[in-house]
Amino acid sequence: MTKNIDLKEYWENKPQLLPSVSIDCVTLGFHNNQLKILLLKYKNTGYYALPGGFINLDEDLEDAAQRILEERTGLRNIYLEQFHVFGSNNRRNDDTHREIMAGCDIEIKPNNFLLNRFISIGYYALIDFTKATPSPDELSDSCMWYDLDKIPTLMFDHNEIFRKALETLRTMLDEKLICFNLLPETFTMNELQNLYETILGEKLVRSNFQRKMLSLGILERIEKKMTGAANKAPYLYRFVGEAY
Amino acid sequence: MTKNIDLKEYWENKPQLLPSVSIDCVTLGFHNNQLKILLLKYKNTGYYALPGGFINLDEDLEDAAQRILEERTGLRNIYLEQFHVFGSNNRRNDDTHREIMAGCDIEIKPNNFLLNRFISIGYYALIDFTKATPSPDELSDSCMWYDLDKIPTLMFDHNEIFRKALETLRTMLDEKLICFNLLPETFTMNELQNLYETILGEKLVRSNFQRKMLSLGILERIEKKMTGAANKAPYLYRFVGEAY
DNA sequence: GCTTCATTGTATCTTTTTGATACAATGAAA
DNA sequence: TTTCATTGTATCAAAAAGATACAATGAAGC
Repeated sequence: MTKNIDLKEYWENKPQLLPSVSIDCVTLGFHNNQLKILLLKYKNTGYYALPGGFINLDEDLEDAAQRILEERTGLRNIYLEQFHVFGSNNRRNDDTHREIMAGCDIEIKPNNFLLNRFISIGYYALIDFTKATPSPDELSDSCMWYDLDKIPTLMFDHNEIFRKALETLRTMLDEKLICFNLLPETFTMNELQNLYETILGEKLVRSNFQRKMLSLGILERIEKKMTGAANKAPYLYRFVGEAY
Repeated sequence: MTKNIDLKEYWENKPQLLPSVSIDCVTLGFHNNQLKILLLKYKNTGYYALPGGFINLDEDLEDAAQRILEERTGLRNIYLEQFHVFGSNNRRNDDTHREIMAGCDIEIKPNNFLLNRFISIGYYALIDFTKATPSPDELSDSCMWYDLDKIPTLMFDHNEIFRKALETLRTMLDEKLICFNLLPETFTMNELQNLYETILGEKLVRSNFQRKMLSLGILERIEKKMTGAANKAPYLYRFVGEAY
């Protein structure tokens, strides 16, 4: 159990972290025409949670969020956006923290960093599913993608955090061209439309959607994509607009 | 100097506050067809700042923001919205805090709460100018309205916080009918248009603006307002849409 | 009392955007 | 060669937005 001894040391003498502040990330990907969210499952407890973490005392908030997600996805320079701070007074979860740690054979001492009230800064991340390689942290045994309509009950207020993230994403979809962060380098118009439809939760008219997208002047048409299906092959497109 | 002795006690043994977290409020009002912002000026230092404060250990984040602004405006149930968290690592301002306190004859002891890194949660508040009664806190000698184009240089990153607030307000203006929080109970179409124009920073066509607003079905037409001017009297309107 | 004038409320016309539908082109399977 | 689902584009109608015009109004000036 050398690993657990290291962990023990780490969590018992938690290094210099900014008190009271945590980060939780609603990490979205798009695959098989489905929006997916990245979730952790803690060891031996059955608790599901959003990937999250704390801020080093000498670290920018944004850097912390990037670091936390880099550790879970292997990606750098992720599209990350703050959407809300969750700061209700009842965000104290001593017992849950103890349970989670106990699941890793770690005992939390009375004055531990974790046994305090935390506010959580919510970030949503839009990432290219094909490039991410999810990996669990030391406290969890899985880090996996879940369909948005199959999200299990999450720890603390994490279900609410997800709901708010999706709400913000919906309103932002019209404001900024952010959804291309969810697609691979090249994609078909159909995939793009499916993405819009899943985020907005409504069907769009194909021909009008295509007209609208093409009129924005942000798509470069590449070669055709021979799907092998018994029908006309769609074009591939590349996003050439201003990156977010 | 009994008052300063009280203050001294208060700030030297700062009560139970949530560490690392502060709140700053971009508080906007509308008067004489001008957007105004509420600013504090600290005693004996010349420092201008956004109204702000800390969160009690047993207080919801939202309640703290409401309390902080209630203390400055006398208003309850203010329209308040988070817009961004400012968390760069260089948000440590020991010297400035010492100066401000020194301006009130208070010495900050080495382990004081203030001598740490703080993140700041930015809120913007939209309030009815006619109902607010600005009052400074113990550390400042003025709490006043300033025209948006005459904002002095502010402490720390407060100018940047303001800029970001205005940016958010602009995008939210189309999303939600929030600007009525800035107007008194009744108002003319002209006042409403001026408000939109100042926030958006562009001129709108009067007739089209009126058509648009009336078509939303959120305005109730009251009696006419006799201005005394040598021209047709405008109608007064009342906002009857869904409140935010 | 009549004229003058800036402002207001509304109407009208045009342009642009959006919504709905139709249709020819395509690529592989039958 | 036929068939068929899908794709790209065109077309027509409806709605929204932009631009301009004009009559109504309320007080001031004469």
